[in-house]
Amino acid sequence: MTDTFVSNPSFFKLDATLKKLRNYWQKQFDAKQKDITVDQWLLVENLYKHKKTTHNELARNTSKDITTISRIIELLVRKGLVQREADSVDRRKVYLQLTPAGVEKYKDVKPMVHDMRKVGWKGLSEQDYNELTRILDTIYENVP
Amino acid sequence: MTDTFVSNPSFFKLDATLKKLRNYWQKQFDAKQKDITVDQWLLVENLYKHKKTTHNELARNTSKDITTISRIIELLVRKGLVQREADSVDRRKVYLQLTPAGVEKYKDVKPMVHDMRKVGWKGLSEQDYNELTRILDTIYENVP
DNA sequence: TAGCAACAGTTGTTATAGCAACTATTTTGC
DNA sequence: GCAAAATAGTTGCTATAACAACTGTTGCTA
Repeated sequence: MTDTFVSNPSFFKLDATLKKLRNYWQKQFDAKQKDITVDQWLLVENLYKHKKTTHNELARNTSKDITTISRIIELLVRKGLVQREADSVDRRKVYLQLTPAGVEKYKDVKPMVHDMRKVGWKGLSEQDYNELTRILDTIYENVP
Repeated sequence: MTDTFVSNPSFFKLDATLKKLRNYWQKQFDAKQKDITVDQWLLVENLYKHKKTTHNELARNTSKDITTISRIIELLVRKGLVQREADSVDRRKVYLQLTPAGVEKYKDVKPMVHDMRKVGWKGLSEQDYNELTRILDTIYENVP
């Protein structure tokens, strides 16, 4: 591994690419008046897949801090997209799930997201996807 | 391009990797009491390279919003690492440059950053770096 | 079983991200 | 030349990120 290679700013490139994607997604959401943020969407998507989870699980699944989850969920509850349900056994636990309106929102927004993912991958192959995954996973595992 | 491929959450992976890196860097900075944040560091690094620039240039170079630059610079000025200088011709313009303390900070922190970059790339080759660059650049260009 | 550690979640604080609206200049177009 | 448009930067606002400190609950262990 050469020195020039190490000093190259991949951090910057990751950051720039992610911001570009995030802005694109947000602008499309806004243009279609979906009344949702990118990170709120990520939680809705996750809740749709897992039906019923806790704050902790959501945090693990989305790579977000539990305090961030707490605050985003509060916003989603206020919007009527998510409902809380107390665990009858463990009174510390709160289960989270989409309301019918939340499921509606998911189905409404999902096609846009699919199209936007397509846009990002234009001109890239499935092998490129595998390479990207491999490299990012390696970096992720390397970092303590 | 298959459908499963498109629906795979690369956004999530980018986000997770970047957070892991950012947290690692920040914890190392804190552990060595460098009294600086990751994004503040990125601006210091950029100002070291470019010696004398404006808010606008910094925003372009770092892929940050100009309002964000404005606020980070304010913090760096308060810490005594950056100084502002008015343009004598165009009175709207403000030139930014590192103070001697800012240059010191750069030289103090730089070796850590170099080592941390090395840690992230462990087990990856220069070709991997080129692949990552190519793929991220393609995505970046794809997104409007 | 009393005490305490561990766990689930919330709240306070500081920093970054980005949009809108603002001031103050400079440039453009007629 | 002068009004309008463009440019440089700041400020207000809301959202996300992360740490510390907090409440309340459960589990462990002497």
